[in-house]
Amino acid sequence: MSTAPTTETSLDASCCPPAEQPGISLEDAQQRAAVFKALADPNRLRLLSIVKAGESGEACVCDMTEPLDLGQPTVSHHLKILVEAGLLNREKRGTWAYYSLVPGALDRVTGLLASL
Amino acid sequence: MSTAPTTETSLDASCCPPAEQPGISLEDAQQRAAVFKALADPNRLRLLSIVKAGESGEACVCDMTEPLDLGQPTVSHHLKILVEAGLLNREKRGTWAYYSLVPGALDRVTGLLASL
DNA sequence: CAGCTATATCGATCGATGTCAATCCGTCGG
DNA sequence: CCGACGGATTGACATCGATCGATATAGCTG
Repeated sequence: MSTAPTTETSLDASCCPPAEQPGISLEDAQQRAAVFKALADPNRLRLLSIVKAGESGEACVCDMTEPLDLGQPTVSHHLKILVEAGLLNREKRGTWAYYSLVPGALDRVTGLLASL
Repeated sequence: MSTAPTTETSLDASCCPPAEQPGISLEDAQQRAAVFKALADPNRLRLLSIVKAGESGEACVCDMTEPLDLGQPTVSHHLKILVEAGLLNREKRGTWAYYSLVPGALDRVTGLLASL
């Protein structure tokens, strides 16, 4: 609206519940969005699926390049994103790198949705 | 690996379960990723949050531009994406457009995660 | 040690996406 | 009928992100 002060730089840190912004905060939203960004790619979803279906719940990079039909650097890049999002664990054994689901990570994502 | 036939153009449509690809299919992954793409933006998450917290579970555009500090066209654009993702309903009453959560939509997203 | 293999990192390219300004459409009030 | 207002659409622009080729690093093996 025209009457709304566009520069509302929180002049009120004193008495009453200030402004009562509806919904979640911007910071909160940014953190949650970061997780969904990691999930917002078909190949990353397939990576998660492959890891989840793997032998002992883990899989190495070489097992994932072929089914996805992607180059090895690309797969490595996607896996890094999933690790940084807190969804996958990375464990290096010898020459190979094994990735596994972080326990409870997907349930935590569910919580992000439910608490909107 | 080096011994894998890189051009595996499905020569087997006859007898046995062919190739047994691990994880979900590419098509399935693309559909799921489309939903997560809609969720992968902080402002869209805030929109969902505002709608959910609204009076009778709905909110109109003019109620959302200010808390998000975004232009009206941008908000309209984000809302359209959420509607196309099947997360929001749009109902126009007179001059105003009211948006509401599609019942069970978030639970369906949870299902997308659980069935990976 | 030399060479090979499995991954990770870097740099570049190109399409996807968030944002805004300008404009258009529909509805309401005079 | 016309001006004002809510909202959607369009076009432009800047940034982000997925992908690849080339290269670097680390561990195994002869």
